[in-house]
Amino acid sequence: MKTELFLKGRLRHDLSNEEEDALENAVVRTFVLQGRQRLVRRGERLDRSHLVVSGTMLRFIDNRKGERQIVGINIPGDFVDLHGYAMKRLDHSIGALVPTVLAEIPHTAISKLVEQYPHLARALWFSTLLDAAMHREWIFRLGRLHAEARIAHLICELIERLQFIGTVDRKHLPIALLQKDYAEACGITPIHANRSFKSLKERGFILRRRDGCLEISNESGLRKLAEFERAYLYGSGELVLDKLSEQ
Amino acid sequence: MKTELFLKGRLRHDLSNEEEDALENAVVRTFVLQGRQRLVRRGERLDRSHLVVSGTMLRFIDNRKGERQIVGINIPGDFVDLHGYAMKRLDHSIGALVPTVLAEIPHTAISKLVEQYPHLARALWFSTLLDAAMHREWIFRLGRLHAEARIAHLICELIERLQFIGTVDRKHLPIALLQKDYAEACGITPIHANRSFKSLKERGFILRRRDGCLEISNESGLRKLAEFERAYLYGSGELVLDKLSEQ
DNA sequence: CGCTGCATTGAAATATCTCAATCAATGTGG
DNA sequence: CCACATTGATTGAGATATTTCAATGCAGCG
Repeated sequence: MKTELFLKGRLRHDLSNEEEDALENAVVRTFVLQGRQRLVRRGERLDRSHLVVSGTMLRFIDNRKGERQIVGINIPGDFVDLHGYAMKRLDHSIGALVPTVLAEIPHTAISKLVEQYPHLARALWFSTLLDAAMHREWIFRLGRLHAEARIAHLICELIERLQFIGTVDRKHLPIALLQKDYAEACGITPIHANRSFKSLKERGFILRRRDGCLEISNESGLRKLAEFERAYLYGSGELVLDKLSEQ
Repeated sequence: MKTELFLKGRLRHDLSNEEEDALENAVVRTFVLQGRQRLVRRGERLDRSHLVVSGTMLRFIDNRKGERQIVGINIPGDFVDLHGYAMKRLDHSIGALVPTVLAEIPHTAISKLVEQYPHLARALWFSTLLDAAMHREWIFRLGRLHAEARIAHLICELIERLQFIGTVDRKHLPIALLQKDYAEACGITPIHANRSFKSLKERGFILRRRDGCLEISNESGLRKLAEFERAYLYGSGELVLDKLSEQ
């Protein structure tokens, strides 16, 4: 049941059993990518896409000086490079944060799925649209929040997304991001990330453990600080896929 | 030929005549949205999507204090809210920069198109993936560039995109963005945008005219400053849609 | 003429970065 | 078990970028 999480995390659509099986059968293998290893480099050609089974993937763009901007984080259930199916080359690099299990699906197989199961095709489209919605919220975060709030916002998003796939108790964020990673995702220096974490800790919002995971002591405080509104994740009953447009 | 530009700007795919006609026929009306008028408000429900025929649209998210973060800019040929087809409500607001002509396509019509023309469906998907790729580059811009370079980067992107649809001579950017708009797109204050423009002018890169349009005197200088790499726009032969995955 | 909306400027306050150093935990080889 | 290297976290202090506040300029317009 490698794709089980995909159902939970990304498809606000319900898939039929047949569709689930078809998706499952499209997986040609699963493999482990070690922590901090790269899956794809910006500009590389792709003939397959990958579903995260367990672990965490980072998507990023490097600048001239080798500084890195993280543009997305993928958790179990996410397709990490589904857009590579329609685009010849990727515009960003992808790597594993920790040892991560990936399910590989060749693009030829996706083509068949898309042809045979229009409803599944729409679900895949929807999944990439979710990515775009998250990207937009990241733009907001970087453009309108100060360092501390940016970190808080990212934390809120990750809690929320983990909640969708049932992996978290909202008091504990089990993703081992370094302060450097937070810095690269939030457009600040690691040193400033450190000071922001210190402040978040002093305010009693979170506690960062040595392994990188977080204890969340005041989620509503975090949300307020970050002006976090979960709607963009389209997770509740409110903002789901429009059934009307299916027929 | 309202959709003509869509072919140029967004579809790196070639559409058949039949597909073009079908798309054309899906347009139920065109109308003008006055400058600074809103088309959709964040959270609103949608049962139609809109293609920009002429003019410019801004997509944005407001924060609590009413400050605005622009998350995307749409020019002629762009679908401005195609993702609304698959998502019930929009996660951001959309408004016109200047008086803008929009072609309206009901979601029911899109459903029919998608059912009848799988190839066109893929083209539409591709179009939304292009949005996502641009979003990622915006994240990079906000996260890794300083104010002046952010503005330069945005200018480079707009020149490039206008070039695709054949509307520009690369010496002139005919989009009447206020300094405030640049500020809202680049995550800085209008005052700082003003100072950044002053510096760009003093360096001999651009000249901002009173109507908001720009004269570009040194595009390669701008590109270098902004670390601009056009590949993410998937405009050249290099990074186009993967024909392989079509069959 | 006196609005109005944007652009421009100056000066002080704040946020963030840079550089340089120290610390704490962990792992390694002897 | 110790000495040492490594990695990430932490701190301080000065430099730089950006914001804030307050004011002025400037063009179009009724």
